[in-house]
Amino acid sequence: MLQQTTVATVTPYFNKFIRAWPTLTALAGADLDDILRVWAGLGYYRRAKLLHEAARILQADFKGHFPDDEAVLRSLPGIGVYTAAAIAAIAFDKPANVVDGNVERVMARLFLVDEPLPHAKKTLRGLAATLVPSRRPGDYAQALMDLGATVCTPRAPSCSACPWKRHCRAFALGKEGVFPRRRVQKAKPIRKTTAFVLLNDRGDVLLRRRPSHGLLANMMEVPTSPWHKGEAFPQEQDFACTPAKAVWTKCPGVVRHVFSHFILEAVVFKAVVRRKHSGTWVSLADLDKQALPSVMEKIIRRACLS
DNA sequence: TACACGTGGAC
DNA sequence: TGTCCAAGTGT
Repeated sequence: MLQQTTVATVTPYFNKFIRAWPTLTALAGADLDDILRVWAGLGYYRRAKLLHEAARILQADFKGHFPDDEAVLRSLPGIGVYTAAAIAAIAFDKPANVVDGNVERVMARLFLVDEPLPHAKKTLRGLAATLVPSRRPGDYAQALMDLGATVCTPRAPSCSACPWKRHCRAFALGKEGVFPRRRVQKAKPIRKTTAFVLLNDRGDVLLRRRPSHGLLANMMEVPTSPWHKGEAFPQEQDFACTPAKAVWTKCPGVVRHVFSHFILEAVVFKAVVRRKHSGTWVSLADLDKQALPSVMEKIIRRACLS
């Protein structure tokens, strides 16, 4: 859960998740959709699928026990270089080189690494490796990440409180604010779509399941037109995508949602039908129990508030 | 190697 | 409103 996600964001999801599946056996036996319902809103949904697959493999091939070897851990789905090292260090107290974004920043400042990220990752990893202790490596790994998260912060680091201030080359030069250097990232393209929120007189909304690969895989959505790259909208052919013949009313404004690599702008249309169409109808009161990504919740909210 | 893959908080 | 970026991984 913590991959590319802050502790503050993860905490409530973790608590709900661990209550639902307290053991590896429970998780291995769960349905993916139930896992996605709890994961909904957290993002990077493939993590949930890979975690589920890892649980099943651990159950089937490892007698329900995590291996303590990094290379073996690395073979499990969703466990990459960082997570394998973190498990080895924190769970098994092995001297693994645990390098996350925090550690990269600490090393870049400590050793004054001028090379920009992400190219500098290999260099920073090598520098971090020189500091891994043989004594209490698990505590060291967590202390180093916490140092980055709470003291050696991206902006306005608390250098005066830093236990490493006398060793930090960036601090010595008063340049802690400019490290780590980063390559400028390119602007996100804008995609546009028309979304159709179909409601019925019982307070239900029509949803459908997204494909099992790609963006928001296996999650639920309201029907939308294909997501165009930049053309004006709504386009006439978008209305070939309506889920039912009905009187469609345009909701005011545009729903704008920022994904990791593009921005989506959705014009929302709504309609209310009386008769029951086929399809998956979900009570608006139960939307928080669905595998509904944030962007779709935002679109439905726009329709209901207009 | 570079890109796909979500979301929200801080400033 | 825009930018950064967070306990990264898979392809």
